[in-house]
Amino acid sequence: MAGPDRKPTIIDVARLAGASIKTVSRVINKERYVSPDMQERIEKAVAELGYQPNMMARSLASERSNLIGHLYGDAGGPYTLEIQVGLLNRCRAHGYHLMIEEIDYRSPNVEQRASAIVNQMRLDGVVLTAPVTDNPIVLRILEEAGVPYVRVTPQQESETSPSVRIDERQAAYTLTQHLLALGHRRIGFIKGKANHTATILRYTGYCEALTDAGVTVDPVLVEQGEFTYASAVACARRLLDQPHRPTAIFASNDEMAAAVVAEAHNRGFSLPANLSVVGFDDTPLAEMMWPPLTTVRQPVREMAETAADILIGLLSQRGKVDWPKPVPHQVLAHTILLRQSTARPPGKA
Amino acid sequence: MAGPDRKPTIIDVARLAGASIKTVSRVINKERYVSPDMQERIEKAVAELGYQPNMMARSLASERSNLIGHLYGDAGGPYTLEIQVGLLNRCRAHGYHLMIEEIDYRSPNVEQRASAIVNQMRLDGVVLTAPVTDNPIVLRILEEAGVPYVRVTPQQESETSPSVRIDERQAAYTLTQHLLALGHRRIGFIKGKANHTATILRYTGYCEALTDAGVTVDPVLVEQGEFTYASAVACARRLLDQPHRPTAIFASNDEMAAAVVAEAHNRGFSLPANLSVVGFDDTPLAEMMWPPLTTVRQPVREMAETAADILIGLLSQRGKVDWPKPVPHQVLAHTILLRQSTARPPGKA
DNA sequence: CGGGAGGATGGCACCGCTGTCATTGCCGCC
DNA sequence: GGCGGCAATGACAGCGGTGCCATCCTCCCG
Repeated sequence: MAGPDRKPTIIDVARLAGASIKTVSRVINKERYVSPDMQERIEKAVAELGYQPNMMARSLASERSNLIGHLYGDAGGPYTLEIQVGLLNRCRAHGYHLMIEEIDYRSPNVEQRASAIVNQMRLDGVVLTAPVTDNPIVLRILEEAGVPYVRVTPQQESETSPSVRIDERQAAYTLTQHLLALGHRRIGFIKGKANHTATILRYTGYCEALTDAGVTVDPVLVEQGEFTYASAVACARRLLDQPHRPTAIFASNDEMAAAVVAEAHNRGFSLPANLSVVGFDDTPLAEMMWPPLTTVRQPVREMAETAADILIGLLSQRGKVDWPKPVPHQVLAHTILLRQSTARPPGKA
Repeated sequence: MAGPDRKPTIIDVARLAGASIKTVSRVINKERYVSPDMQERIEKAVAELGYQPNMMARSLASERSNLIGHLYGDAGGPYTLEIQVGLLNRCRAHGYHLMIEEIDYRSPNVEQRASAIVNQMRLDGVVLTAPVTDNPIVLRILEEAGVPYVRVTPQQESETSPSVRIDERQAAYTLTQHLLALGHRRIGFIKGKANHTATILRYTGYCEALTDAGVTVDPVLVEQGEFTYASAVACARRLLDQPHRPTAIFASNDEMAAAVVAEAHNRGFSLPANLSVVGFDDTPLAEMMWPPLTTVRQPVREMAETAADILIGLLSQRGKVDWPKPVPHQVLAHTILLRQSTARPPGKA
């Protein structure tokens, strides 16, 4: 059973099927104009030889690499992974392969690196996630190279590239409303890393909900975090040290919410009786911590899948229309998950 | 400043530098036998044109793709991501690119898919993580294709492929010893998914520690979990429902430990006073839950880096030695993290 | 019954690079 | 002074496909 030691090429298939190379190529690529019996003969030959087209040769000749790149900044925990799973799902379904590249957006040679990634590998398309979604250098290089790209949760929607996101402002608004409805009036807020889109939108939603409910935003109750556990511990301390402390705390992500919960536990608070806490993102952590965290779920995987679909759709019509306009900007639905970390404030049965 | 719209090729560089294509190729590939001034001229031309070698063409001509694949089964949360980060670090450092492929090891066409991945993309090497590390079909295909691969935490070390792992048995042994040292004698154990290597090794370590300390392994205290939160909730219930219940519980991973903690909280236990809990893996969850979990940290990223190093080392000497023998089997050091989820058993001040 | 449309197939250049081998020039050594 | 040896360079044939165009055949229609 030891076949020929060299991998079969299209030539071998052609010879075996008694057809020309070109016709085999047509069958492989599911092009039209091949008679049924010829097709069958070729398919049989392909199966018999276990022929697998060489992607490298294919790409070289056709200027299409069947490669989609995922560019991201720092490996953002479960989020990044979910994105990849989503992308992978779609890539697989459409015969694309996924290439992942981290890019240090702070480094001075972002340009060089981004260019290397895009140009050397001849990526067909790219999906961008935070924090490179809005990096001007990366975007420029992509534009220059003419590589289509889709951005997941960009800061600003652009006219040249599609995007996918959820309405974070709205989500934060609703979540804050939930706390208000429970009777909370002093609601602390821990912001995320400065300048992140998410930080701004979530904070805006919080402020608007309060204002709309006739509650003034008290700057004393707003802390600046960094999206990390450690940063939030300090914030939680300051918040809980206050004489007239908040009865609820809205942390801009789950990790920071976990820090608040831990700090509260440390002080012997019973949750949620003494303090309500909400997070954002619904990381796996959220339902495994105790008490399970009320939070917002972004359909991250689905967002990635949508991004991939848009990209692949774009690629498939390459050459026909250069770019559909206006480019799509999808807003996916989020879910508010009410779990057990929220309750009426103490004293208000 | 709008250069030529076509990407520069090696020919353009050669022309500009007044050299032959081949010599440019030599410079690009850092081969010997190029005079200093020629080298300089070529490098200048490369810089001036912003020339980037086309990987596809390079691969086609050289039979080397500079592509390393990461094959994994189900997206295993933070673990998989850490692996990728580790691999990425090394790939970047050595000019390789990472291609990630999920492979449904239960599907009937694993063979087809594995073969497609390996043969179509002409991967130079592959890193395997659970649960495909020991899939016979995948391994066979890799062997047949002659693609070097490294396995991270395989069930069985093989003579044909290097591996990287930690001593899980020893880690579980030490962790159990810790509980014993605190004074616990009734120590519950929640096993992982049946047939996983990790499950067996961790359980073995637990048993041996007990036995060595003169404590009999009580089957009533051993539950079969599945590495998931949900599975462990049921186990925890059964364990805690027992009249003579354990004073400590060793869950085979952090996620299951979180379930035990949650169940204990539900029952109003105060942790760790009423019940000690330990996990395994040190997922981000471990330090963010409350109380922070005593667990074992596998240097996952480092393991991935080691795997990549081994692989890249192998690739770089391709053709010289076909395979170093014996192949390396690295065992990396783990860390026992004593946090606040463990204490002396109740009644033993 | 001639001509044209369009399906089916093949020929061949070429994608951008590397491997192999040939060639050149120079140096050292007997 | 002739010659082997080696550094330095180049010529050229592929690697395994695809794009474009030519060709052939069949069928339909005026």
